[in-house]
Amino acid sequence: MRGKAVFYPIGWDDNGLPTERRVQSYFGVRCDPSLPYDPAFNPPDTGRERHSGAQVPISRRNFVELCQRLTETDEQAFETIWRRLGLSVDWSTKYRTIGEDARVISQRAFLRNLARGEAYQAEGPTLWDVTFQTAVAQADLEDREVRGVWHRIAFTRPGGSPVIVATTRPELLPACVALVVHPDDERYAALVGSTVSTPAFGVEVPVLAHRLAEPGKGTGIAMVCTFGDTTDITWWRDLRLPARPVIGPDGRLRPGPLPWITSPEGQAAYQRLAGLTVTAARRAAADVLRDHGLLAGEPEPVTHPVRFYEKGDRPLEIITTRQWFLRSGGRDDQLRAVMAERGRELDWHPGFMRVRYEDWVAGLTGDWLVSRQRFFGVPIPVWYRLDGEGRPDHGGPILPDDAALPVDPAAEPPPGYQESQRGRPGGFAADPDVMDTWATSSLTPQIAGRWTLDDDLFGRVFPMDLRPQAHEIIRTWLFYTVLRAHAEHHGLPWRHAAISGWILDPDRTKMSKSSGNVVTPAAVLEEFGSDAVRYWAASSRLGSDVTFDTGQIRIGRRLAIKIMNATRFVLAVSAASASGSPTLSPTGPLDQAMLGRLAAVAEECTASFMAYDHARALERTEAFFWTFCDDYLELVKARAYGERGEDAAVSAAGALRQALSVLLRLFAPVLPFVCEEAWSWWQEGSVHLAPWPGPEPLRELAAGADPRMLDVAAAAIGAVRKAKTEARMSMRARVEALVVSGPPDHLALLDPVRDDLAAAGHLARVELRPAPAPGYDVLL
RNA sequence: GGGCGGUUAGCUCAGGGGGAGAGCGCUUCCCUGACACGGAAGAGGUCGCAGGUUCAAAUCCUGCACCGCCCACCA
Repeated sequence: MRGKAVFYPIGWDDNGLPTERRVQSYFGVRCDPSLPYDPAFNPPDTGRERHSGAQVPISRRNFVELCQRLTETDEQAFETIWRRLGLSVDWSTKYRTIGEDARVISQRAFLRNLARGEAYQAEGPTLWDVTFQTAVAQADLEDREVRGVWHRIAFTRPGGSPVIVATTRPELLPACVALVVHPDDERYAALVGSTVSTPAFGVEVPVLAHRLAEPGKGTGIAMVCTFGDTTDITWWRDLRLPARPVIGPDGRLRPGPLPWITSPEGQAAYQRLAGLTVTAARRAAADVLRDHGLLAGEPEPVTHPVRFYEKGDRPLEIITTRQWFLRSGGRDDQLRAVMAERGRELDWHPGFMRVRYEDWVAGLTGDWLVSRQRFFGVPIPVWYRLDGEGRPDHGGPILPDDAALPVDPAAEPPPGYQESQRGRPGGFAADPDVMDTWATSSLTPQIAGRWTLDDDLFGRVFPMDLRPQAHEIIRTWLFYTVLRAHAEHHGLPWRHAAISGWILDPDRTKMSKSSGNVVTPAAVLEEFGSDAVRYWAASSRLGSDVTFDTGQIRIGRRLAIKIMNATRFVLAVSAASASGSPTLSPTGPLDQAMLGRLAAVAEECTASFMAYDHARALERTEAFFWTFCDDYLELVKARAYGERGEDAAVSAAGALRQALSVLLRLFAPVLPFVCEEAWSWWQEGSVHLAPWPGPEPLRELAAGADPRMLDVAAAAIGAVRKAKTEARMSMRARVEALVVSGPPDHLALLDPVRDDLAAAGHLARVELRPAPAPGYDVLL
């Protein structure tokens, strides 16, 4: 409408765990990468939700095929909804993050990150979800308040006296590698440098000093385990402690015996924990300690925050694994500063959302862990050479030819190898992981713009103007996208970010699948219509949450119907004039005043849209529209019907048609369907391709008329209505007179509309009386 | 613990130094010629609390309370 060509792509983020989980429950399967591909496989129970208990193990390739199949049908359903809602995206630019182009671009970007040293592999302690058995990134975490229990347990000094340590995780006692105290904590100064013995397991560990130990927490002595939390990782690194991992990838304590537990009593104690889940082992460890009389006092319940994978339901553990990382600034102050600067370069709507980005960048604790030990995603495009004993050489991964992308290392051999050499000594092995789904969706500007695939398109659309998204994914989608564009293009991926809030349910809690309070759109669209739903959604401002409210949706529906009826009236009442004189020129003062007021509305509406304030644009247009219907239409109705001659009718008809044309275009972005329908009754082409109404043509038509004339005329007719309502009369009832008093300039504005007033109010006469203050008297 | 938003009519919200606003809901009235899937009128508020600045504060400043969120804390 503003005369520009808009590139407005749409994409489906189909990778990742949500899809895998849905496939598991929908088809009743689970992925077992050790199984061979079965080309004849049919899912056991297509189309029926199943319980997770009866899952059939299938190969990775079969599993991925089911993911493909289900996302395709799900995405078709989503597309139907979005189209029905009137989303104005260009459906010919649709992409899928699992689609071929997205895989090519995702792998190519990763390989370029690798070549520049921005991607690297490292082995170390990483946050690990024991249910999904994958590493997760800092951005995927959330804290939840969980009930725990303080155990006060007695370590033993060389002389035999106890040192009490408070912990909520006694099951990690066999993983204890040290105790730490604060260097200034005089209570324990004498202990630092000595060795104590772990209770029940009898392992000698040093007592060390570290500034992160907090004298006020627990007993002031912390047990360092490999690994209970991220502080343990810091202590382990800073104090160069050994690793004694006890928790396996499945969340169970490793089978014994553990080599660092040397005493038979210690080994016996560990056998009571081995193989148990963390929760069960915690109780068992408490029992062991109690049996040995090593618990000081009774366990004490506490509620404390614990880290979870946001999609998981068991606490995260920290497990030492080999993973891929992308440099994000978390370990590099210079890059961190650059990323912070990128956030300042971006125009945020609303501006205060920038703070979330800045907080996140400032709080990064490490690089972005991008490898996931999952199945449905873009594979990490590397292989490893196997040495003579079949051990992979992670130091020099084999890379694919760029022209061969996308590759699936699990299904294709690397350049220079035969498939038969897979897994053989001297042969190769695939990197088994896929990338974090954000590693692909962080490239959506590149994917949509077909980076490296269509240079002409990419050159024209990148960097883009706008990223619209919600606030909870600033730290993921937005940050990662800025990061990838910075690495690859040394600039921002877009100039503006429009950050929306959430839809809250009527109890003001966030709608989410997990809490089951989601209102699915199909029934709402069916009941109220797309325009009504859009009206409600458009009424919310960027950055503010919006409560789901059928009341607001009903108002939108009423507005849409009103637009149709008003259009019908305007076209009917002006038809005769329009056929008589093709160019309808508003010459009446009230008609020009109305258009002058509308000019101001069009100007403010445009300015609001340009400032990303669509809610204000809608509100101003709507407010004017109701005045237009309630007051202006009523005032000019008789004149438009031709009751006072052709010239008067032509002026009214011209103003009505001009105003209608402008109003339909101002409403069109929010109420596309009703506006298109009403437009089609009298105009060629689509309203959505009609020129956006600027104020200037309206100002010319208004010819300098005073817009206040509309206000005083509306006030006068309002006074008549009020009098009739109070007298319990019909609005149609004939009355004697309206006497308007007021200062001369007020009366001067009313004088030209006396005839319109008399007709609309069914008044025998309208009198104007000079007076210091405005007033209205109605003679019934 | 740090930060960001918010607190205005019963509800949902706009406004942001000088008249307390809108819609819904409520009450009453009206089948009027575009619309009864409608229309008209009315009632309804110590603008969270306490200070301060100012001739003037819902609005600016300070503090506090409460709500929501983001981040941190996890021995």
